[in-house]
Amino acid sequence: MEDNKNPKHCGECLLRLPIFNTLTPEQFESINHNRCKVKFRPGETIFKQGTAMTHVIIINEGLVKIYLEGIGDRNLILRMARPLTIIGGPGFFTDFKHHITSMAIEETSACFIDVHKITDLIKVNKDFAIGLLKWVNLHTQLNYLKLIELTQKGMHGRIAGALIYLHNEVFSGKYGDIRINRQDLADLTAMSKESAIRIIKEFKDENIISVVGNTILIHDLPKLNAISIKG
Amino acid sequence: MEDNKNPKHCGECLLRLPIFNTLTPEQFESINHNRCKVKFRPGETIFKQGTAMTHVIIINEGLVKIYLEGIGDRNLILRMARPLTIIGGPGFFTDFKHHITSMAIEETSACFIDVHKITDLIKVNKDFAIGLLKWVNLHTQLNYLKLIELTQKGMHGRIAGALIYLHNEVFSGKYGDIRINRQDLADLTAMSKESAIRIIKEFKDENIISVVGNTILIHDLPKLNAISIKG
DNA sequence: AACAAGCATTGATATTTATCAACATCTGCT
DNA sequence: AGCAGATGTTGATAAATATCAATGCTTGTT
Repeated sequence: MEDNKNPKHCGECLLRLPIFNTLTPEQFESINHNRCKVKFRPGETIFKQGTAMTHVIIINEGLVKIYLEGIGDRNLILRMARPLTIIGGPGFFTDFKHHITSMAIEETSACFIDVHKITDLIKVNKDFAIGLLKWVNLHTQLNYLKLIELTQKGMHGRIAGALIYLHNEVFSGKYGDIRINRQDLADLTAMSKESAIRIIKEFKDENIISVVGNTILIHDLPKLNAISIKG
Repeated sequence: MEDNKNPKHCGECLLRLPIFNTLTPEQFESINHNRCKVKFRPGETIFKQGTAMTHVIIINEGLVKIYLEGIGDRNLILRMARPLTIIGGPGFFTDFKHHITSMAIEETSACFIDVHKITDLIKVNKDFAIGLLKWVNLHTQLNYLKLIELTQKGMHGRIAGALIYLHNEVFSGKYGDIRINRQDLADLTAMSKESAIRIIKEFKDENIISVVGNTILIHDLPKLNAISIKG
């Protein structure tokens, strides 16, 4: 699924990512040349926790879930990623392995970039290194919020928080109503599928949301916010 | 509490931290000159979540807990820090605020280093930047493990995991038996103090540990490991 | 010694959450 | 259309966990 034949598309993803603004034209081309665009169908694993981190990807189209494979078949979804997101992970300069698994939820295309190219860049371009450090730190902040969210809120608060997250960050604007299956909602909120179902039903009965299949429409965002804050 | 009068002690902490090995003598002196050593008694806050990150600290002596202030007076302890640990946080290049609170548990002395000196270093010394990136990534890996630990294990597994952590990482070797109060143990494992007490008692009744006041001695590490893994 | 304040402990109870089992619904395929 | 497999739903129940209240134990202070 190479896309090298059409140079017009090449580097588009890179150009639109602020972190790559710091590159010189030569550096940019060195990365752009080695890119490799791949398509994934829903349910296909893009990379898997524990494997060698040979590439970093940039999502071009679609939707990806990023999760930890935990204890006994249980997964914990850290976040969803939309186009123009870099997916790397904390393997950089440590063990160069993936510590997360990423799987396409919708049909997704992604650019693969050789991880050596990135490490080379870090070494020669300090602004790029700083940009990466900033990016990692932002994610650490999100991880802290997630730790509090999952350990100090009850199920109602967690589901409310997840719906707000999905609404604001994943299905905002052009992407339409929230679409998520029950298992993913459970994996996002660290509860059993049955519990997630029951709480969704409660919210529906209270007219906070409406539900048709896997599509969820938020009617009363302020109330969801209140539930999320209350815990 | 400056310690500039005795140059023999100056920079000792820096010298023994691998990440500072990358510095040139001038860079080293620029940091070392601005250091400022401060003592804290048990219970004193070193820095607090939400405040401006003006300094980074290196612990010289003592023991510090690093925690998130969560919802309604509940804290979540991320880790304990012993001497020769840098405590910074994800505020670097983002909002330059502290996202964690650190408090002395034992009598502690720490070197304060101006955060500008660190950011300058990052800009001029790429090896230092890479070292920092590695350090941040290692912590992200630990955060991932913590997320799984706290959301996918029952209380017994979490207490067992905490005791193993304390034994291996915090009270290893020279530091003697585990010393921790019940509230901190609860904050480390995201449960109520009463629940922590009951599980400690169970472990004691099963002769896995012995307890005298706040001191815990592990008798059966393999069994603790088994409990921790089983969840 | 007496007191107060903080921490630890215990039991009773309520709440939260998961599990299990049965059944329903949907989806793709032939 | 009809079947198989996956996904969603529900109720009953059990297990995990928190809360509340009472009490005991330390420790430092007057």
